[in-house]
Amino acid sequence: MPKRGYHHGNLRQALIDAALELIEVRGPMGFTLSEAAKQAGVTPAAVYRHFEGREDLIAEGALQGYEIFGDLMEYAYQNGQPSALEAFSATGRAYLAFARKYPGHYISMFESGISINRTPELAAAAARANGVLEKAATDLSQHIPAEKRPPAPMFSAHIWALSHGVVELFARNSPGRASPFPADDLLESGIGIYLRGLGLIEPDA
Amino acid sequence: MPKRGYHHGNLRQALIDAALELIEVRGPMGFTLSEAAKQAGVTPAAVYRHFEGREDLIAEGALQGYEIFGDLMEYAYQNGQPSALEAFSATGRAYLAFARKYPGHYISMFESGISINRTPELAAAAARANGVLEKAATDLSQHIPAEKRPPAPMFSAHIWALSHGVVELFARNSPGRASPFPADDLLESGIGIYLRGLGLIEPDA
DNA sequence: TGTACATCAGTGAACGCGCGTTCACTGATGTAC
DNA sequence: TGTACATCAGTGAACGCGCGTTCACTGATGTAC
Repeated sequence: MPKRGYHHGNLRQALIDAALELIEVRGPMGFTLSEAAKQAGVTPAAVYRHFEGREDLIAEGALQGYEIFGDLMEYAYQNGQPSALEAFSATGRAYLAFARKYPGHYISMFESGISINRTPELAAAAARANGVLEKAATDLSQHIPAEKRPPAPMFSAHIWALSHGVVELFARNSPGRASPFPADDLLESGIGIYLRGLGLIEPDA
Repeated sequence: MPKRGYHHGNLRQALIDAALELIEVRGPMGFTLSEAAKQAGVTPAAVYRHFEGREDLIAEGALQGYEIFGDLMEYAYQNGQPSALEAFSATGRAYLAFARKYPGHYISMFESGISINRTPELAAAAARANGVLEKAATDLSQHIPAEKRPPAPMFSAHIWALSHGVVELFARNSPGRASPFPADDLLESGIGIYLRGLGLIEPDA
C-alpha cells in the first residue's frame, strides 16, 4: 500500500473521482476528459496512461458504482433478515439512498449510455446488484398465495421502476420541477401501497 | 395557409422535426444544431432566422411535446369517463404510448435539462399535462374511504414515477438491459397492484 | 551508503475536427403602382 | 399585365473555441550492484 505513487499518488482514482463529480454536475454528455484531467491537476494526455479514452473512464466510474450499489443492496438485504418483508423494504430504501449519496455513479450507471455488456466485469457487477433485488422479491413472493402470485422478476421490476422514477423525477432536482413530497416519503408510501396490493401487509394497516 | 413559403416551405418546423429525430438517436447532449440544419437541407446559419440558438430549438421541441402530451392525456381522460377508474388507467396507458410514439419529444421534455420555467408557454403546457393526471387522481381518490385516503397529488406522483421508471428502464432500449417483460404489461400490472393496494379494485380480482 | 542505470508517469506541443455563432451578402418572393 | 422596388429567408465564409487523441520528450522514482 504505497503512501504516494510516482508523481501524483493515485492518479487513476483521482481521475475517476473527478469524472464522477463532473458527470454529476454537467450530465453524462457534458462531461469532458480534458476537464477531468484539469480537475485532477494533470494534462489531458496523462489520462491515457490509465485509461483507453473518454468512454473507458466513464465505464470505470459505472463499474465502481455497481460495486458500491451491490454492496449496499446486499447489506440492506442481510440486515432485514429474517423478515422477508423487512429485507425487501430495506433494499428499496437502499436504492434511493444510493442514488442520493452517489449521484455521479448513479448517472454513469443508468444515464450515460454505457452498455452493461461493455466488459465482463461490468456485466457481472450489474448482475450481482440486480440479483439482490430479485432475491429479495423471490423471498417475499413465498408469502403470497400461489394462485395470485405474480412472477418475482415482475414485481422486482415494478419496484425498480418505481424507485428509478422517483429518483429521476423527484430526488434529482429536475430544473423547475418541484417535488410535491420528499422523495423518501414518496417511495416509502408507494412501496407500502404496492405491497398492500400484493396482500403482503394488512389492508387497514 | 401557404403551400410553400419563401424558399424552403416550412423550415421552422422542419428544423424542429430534425432536432427531435437527432435527439432521439444521439441523446439530448449529442444533438447538434449544425447537424439538424444539415438534415433539414440548410446552412447552420439559417437556423438563426427562426430560433435564438441551440437551446431555443430544443425548448421548442419540448413545448410541442408537452402540447401533444397534454392532448393525449386529456383525450384519454375524457374517453375513460364516467368511470374514474377507467379514466385514470387510460391516462397511465397514454403516458406510455406517448413515450413510445414520440421518443424525441419525450427526451426533450424529461431528459434534456431544459427548464420547465424557461418560458411561460412551456410552463403552461407542462402544467396542463400534469393537471390532467392530477385531476384523474383526484376523481379516483373520491372512491377511497376518507380516513385511508392519501393525498391525490401523492398518488398521482406514484403513478407518474412508476410510468417514468418503466419507460426509462424497460421501454427505451437501455443498452444491454433486457426487459424481463413487455413494458405495457409491466406498467399495466404495476398500476393494477397499486390500485388494489388503495382498495380501489377487488382484492381477488 | 553511493553510483549508474532502467522504468515509466506525466508533459507540452501539435493535430484535425466539428461546434455555435456572426456577418455582409444575394437572390427569390411579394407588393405597389 | 408589366415594371420597379422592398422584403427577408437562406448563403457562404469566417471566427474563436475546446474537444479527444498522438507523440517524442523529460525527469522523478525505483532498483541493481
